[in-house]
Amino acid sequence: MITVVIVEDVKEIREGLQLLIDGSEGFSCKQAFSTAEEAIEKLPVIYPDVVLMDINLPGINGIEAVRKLKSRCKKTQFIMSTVYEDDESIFESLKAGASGYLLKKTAPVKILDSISEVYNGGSPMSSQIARKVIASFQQKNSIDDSELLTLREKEILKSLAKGLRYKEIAAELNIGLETVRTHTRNIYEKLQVQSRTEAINKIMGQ
Amino acid sequence: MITVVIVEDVKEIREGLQLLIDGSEGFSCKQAFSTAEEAIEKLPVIYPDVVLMDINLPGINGIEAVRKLKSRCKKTQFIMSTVYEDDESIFESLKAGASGYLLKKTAPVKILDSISEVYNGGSPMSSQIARKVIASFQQKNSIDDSELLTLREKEILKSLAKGLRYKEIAAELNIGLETVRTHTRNIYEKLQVQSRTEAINKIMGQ
DNA sequence: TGCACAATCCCCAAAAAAGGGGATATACGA
DNA sequence: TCGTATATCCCCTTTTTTGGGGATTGTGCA
Repeated sequence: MITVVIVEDVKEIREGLQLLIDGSEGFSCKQAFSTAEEAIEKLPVIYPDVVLMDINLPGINGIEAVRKLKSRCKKTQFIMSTVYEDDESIFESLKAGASGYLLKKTAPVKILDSISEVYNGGSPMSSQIARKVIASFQQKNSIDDSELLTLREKEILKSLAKGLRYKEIAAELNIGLETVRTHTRNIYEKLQVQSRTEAINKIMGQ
Repeated sequence: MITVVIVEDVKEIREGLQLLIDGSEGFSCKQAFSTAEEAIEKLPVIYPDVVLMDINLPGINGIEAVRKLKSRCKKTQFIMSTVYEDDESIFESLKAGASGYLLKKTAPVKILDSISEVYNGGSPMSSQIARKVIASFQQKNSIDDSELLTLREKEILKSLAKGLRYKEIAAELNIGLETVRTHTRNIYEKLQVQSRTEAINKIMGQ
């Protein structure tokens, strides 16, 4: 039995979804809210398996609601519900903690399928959205890609990023403390920064 | 016309793919390699639109090959080709820079579809893989999730992560330098670390 | 041959960070 | 009301980092 909560401001859609879910084998609609504020307050108590969250809500929107709720309901999966396949807001929703989305025009059977799929560890999405998602996590331009730094400097920077002290780096690489310092100074010079954290942020791509 | 290169060690599959692609309207197979080493050497010269890369290659595997090639062929899209839908290696491929994958048993028409889709900015993938991908980029914003730190401490830690100096943080938050120091000490105490970088690594989740 | 560059080391000094000890005010709950 | 937690500030000290000036060796290229 998958427990579901609906957050949707339009009465007809909200009640339609509720009827669909409660009328289907294996699904139970615990509650339906019409505002994000109400959901934020009461959801942690209900703690359902899946939430169908409308993106365009009056007041706090669905994306913000997910952001606030995901940290308090770690096992709850959020599915965003939207009229248009707006890449940007879907992408933002996923960043905020949603696991999938569905269009409001989706056929009832497909809605139930999506809920099951999300409940079972999947994340149905179009291939365009998928590309945006993977692009965003590939963007960790690794230290190794830098053409600016020499091999040794990259090694040093990796150790700096680990949080090692100069003397620890020196020991690890079997070189003198002063050598570590020289490399560090050259790295800072090349990256135009004044501290370890700035260097890491710059090369890792904030 | 989409230009394609194949990297596949099994002769029959390689030649089959080549025939399929060259025999289809709008596709051109520029070359087919049997090893990653050869591909790594010659691909930057050919610079095709799409590469079909086998994951299980003798010597350097397909994932490593993508890692090395993606930085040099930024506009080339890589599609991984594999026998089993092995979540872990597909996920690793995407991290390395691939844009999609397809199973070897896929029907020829579907293969061409996938190439087109990837060429046109999509990333076809199963919903299970999609979940792993979004999970990996969601866990970036985790400072706020910490139950251990107070609100103020989280603010301070965010500023520390930006690379600001104590005096800059003090100015930003309109508090004294000593207050910043106190918070920092409490943060380090709670996280059981001894430096800024360690704290950032710990809370951001290495 | 000579020059640039990478990697190694050294000295001096100042700035910043980290560790130790405190203090005060406020708010919140047992 | 008392204790606890949070946020604010101050002192002293040591360690670490950063910035400036060097130097030497080897390698590879013009």
